[in-house]
Amino acid sequence: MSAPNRSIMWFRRDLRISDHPALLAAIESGDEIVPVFILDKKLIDIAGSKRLAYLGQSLRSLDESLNNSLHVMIGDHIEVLRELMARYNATSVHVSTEFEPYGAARDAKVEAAGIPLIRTGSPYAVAPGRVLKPSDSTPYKVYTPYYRAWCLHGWRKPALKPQAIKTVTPGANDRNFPDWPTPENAVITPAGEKAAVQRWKYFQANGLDSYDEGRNLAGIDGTSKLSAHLKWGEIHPRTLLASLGESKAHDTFRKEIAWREFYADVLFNNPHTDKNYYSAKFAEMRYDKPDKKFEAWKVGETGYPFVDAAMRQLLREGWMHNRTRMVVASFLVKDLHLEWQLGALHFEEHLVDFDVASNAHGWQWTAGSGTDASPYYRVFNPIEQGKRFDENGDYIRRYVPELEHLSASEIHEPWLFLNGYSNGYSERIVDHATERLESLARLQEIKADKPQDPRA
DNA sequence: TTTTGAGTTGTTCGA
DNA sequence: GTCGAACAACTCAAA
Repeated sequence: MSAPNRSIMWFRRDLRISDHPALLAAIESGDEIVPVFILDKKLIDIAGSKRLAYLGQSLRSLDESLNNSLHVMIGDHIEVLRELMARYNATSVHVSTEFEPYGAARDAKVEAAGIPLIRTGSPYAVAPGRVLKPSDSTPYKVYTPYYRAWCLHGWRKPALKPQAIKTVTPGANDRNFPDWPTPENAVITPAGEKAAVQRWKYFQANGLDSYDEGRNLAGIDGTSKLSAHLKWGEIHPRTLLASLGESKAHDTFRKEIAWREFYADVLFNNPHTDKNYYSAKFAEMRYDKPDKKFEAWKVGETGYPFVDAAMRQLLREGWMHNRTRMVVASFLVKDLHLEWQLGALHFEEHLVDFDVASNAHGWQWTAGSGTDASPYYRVFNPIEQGKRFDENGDYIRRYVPELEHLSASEIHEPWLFLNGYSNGYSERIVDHATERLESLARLQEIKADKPQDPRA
């Protein structure tokens, strides 16, 4: 009798067992698999407590699906993998491909150290780098044509859930589940594959068909809220796409999935844009240095109710509504004249769903330095946005108790009312109309030089 | 090679 | 309150 043939399944951003091509490949390649997650010190250091708490829960959930066989290891990737390969006499390491700068570089380093990775699948329906212009085989820089080509390219059907997963039994030292508590006063969404599927079903029944309008209303549960599940790979976008039809609402949701893929593609093709301006001339613009106003933004004390509600939602839930992400980003960049990276870093610390591509390029879109040729005049008005997308003020009241006593017609502009500040709400740190003009003026300064008028 | 039309999510102003 | 026009110039995609 020969020794069992074992393969390692290295989980990273794919914490599920359904529709998991790499897991299926690992199962097919051997008699037993060694499921492992390696706690990455570098990622732990930059992740805030809410994302870590979520990850801890997600690992527990994955472990349950794997009959308590998940190896949760601390240490250097290369050393951990080498040790496991030697101990279990494993010949291969299976992974889902990672494309963003950090993950791709880490994997390359592992391979350079002599550990070959067998890559199957990725966190995307269409892997970054695959969608190219037919005319010259270069990547798209504009979303809409990318979207058309992405649809045309198509994607696989969801893979089946494995019938049975035979795993090795981990040793006592292999079960280093982190003890990351949910911080006090924080309420984060339940993690794990089961929760992801549950949420997807709930959204299909209650939000998807009204997604067109519902997704913009901050006060209601009108978005999919699948971002954290997608980030950790508890559900795959393929699974979502497979259930979508051709209605307008479904198409809008499909486009949101495509945005995630587009930004992953853009970052893959421009790896420096995780921290640097996609449009280089924006690096030349005049910006202010972070000061007390930046601190007020972070804690939700800008004096603009819609902005403050959103910033406090982020601190409490590790999540922010898509509409308000744009509003607070616009406020940081165009009202406070700070560089987008400062805001992106704050998001990186607090978002449970933090994704480097979506985050960096979402910020760059608002800043005007991203792929979209942003009209220079696109400056969000924090008051008007609040009135439009939180008409009766429910969202604001939920996160800003100082404004609870104000009516729908008062809550967006407390400074206009005698009792607006009676519960200790902050005064506005800047005047929006003034800063809007200032922002437009600074943008004007980096415009390409016009040709000289020969008559001048 | 040249030309043409278009580019996620907005705001303000004046009729 | 509602509505349409104006708000730059530039780059990209495709014909």
